Amino acid sequence: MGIIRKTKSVELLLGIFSQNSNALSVVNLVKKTKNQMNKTTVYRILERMESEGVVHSFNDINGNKWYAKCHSCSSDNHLDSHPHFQCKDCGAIECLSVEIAIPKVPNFQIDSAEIMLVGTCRNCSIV
Amino acid sequence: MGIIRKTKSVELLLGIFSQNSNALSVVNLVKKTKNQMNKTTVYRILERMESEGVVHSFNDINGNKWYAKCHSCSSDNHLDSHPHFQCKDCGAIECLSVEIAIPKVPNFQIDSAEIMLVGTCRNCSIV
DNA sequence: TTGGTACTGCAACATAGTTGCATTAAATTT
DNA sequence: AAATTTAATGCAACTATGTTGCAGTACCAA
Repeated sequence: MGIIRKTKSVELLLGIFSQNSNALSVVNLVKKTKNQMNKTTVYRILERMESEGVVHSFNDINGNKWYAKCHSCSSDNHLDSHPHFQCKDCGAIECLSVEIAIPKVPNFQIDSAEIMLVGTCRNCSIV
Repeated sequence: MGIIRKTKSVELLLGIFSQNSNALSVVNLVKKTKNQMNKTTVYRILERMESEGVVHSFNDINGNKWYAKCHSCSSDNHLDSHPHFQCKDCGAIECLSVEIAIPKVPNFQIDSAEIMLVGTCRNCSIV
């Protein structure tokens, strides 16, 4: 497949992701683009981008959905299984390029791990 | 403080937790108790139980809230920082008593980690 | 330039979780 | 054991996030 059509909305979202190294929440993306497109469209484009391996998604500590650029994924193969860091003060999330070994647990067949590290980011710890 | 009053509703919820070693989703608890109490009450009792260190909460891979019994927590001190395992087939979650070292990441002040291991549980892998 | 269809907008819906307020019922005091 | 205090509850209304169906639009290939 592929992001079959390069529509205005798709290019706008791709542009936003290329300008941001941090992860972006869907809520934020819907807000950012509310004059350009409908929220349904945002949700659907993000879905397509994820199935193409352009971005990956995860939930934050409040249960909201976030997306971030993929670095080593394809549509076949989602390889990005890095931890994320969320600042409990400002709520921002970054992808961390750190390997975390998924532990072997007897009697459990573990396929993947969602790891959210929580703390205070650089900006917020200066204050 | 403490769970200041032992009401019927509090005792019912405590009873449910004492019978279940697995984690329980709020949605499930609301369903289970809908003939005995209002969903607002469920949410509020769970909040109180968490602030007392009786249970701890976390979000699953779909962004829904879950609670599980604490084993080594007090109201002062939430010590349970173990990973959780969610079966992607049946959705059930268990607490795992495995230590996972929170990695040190340069330039990040990390306070805690939410770790959700995803796979197939014993029941579902038998099929 | 035209036709097929991927994509979009809209409105309505679904679900999880929250809030304010009047009422009820634990627990404490008298 | 009655009176008092106030934590806890129920209810209704609300907020927020995310989803669905469908009619209309716009991309792209031929």
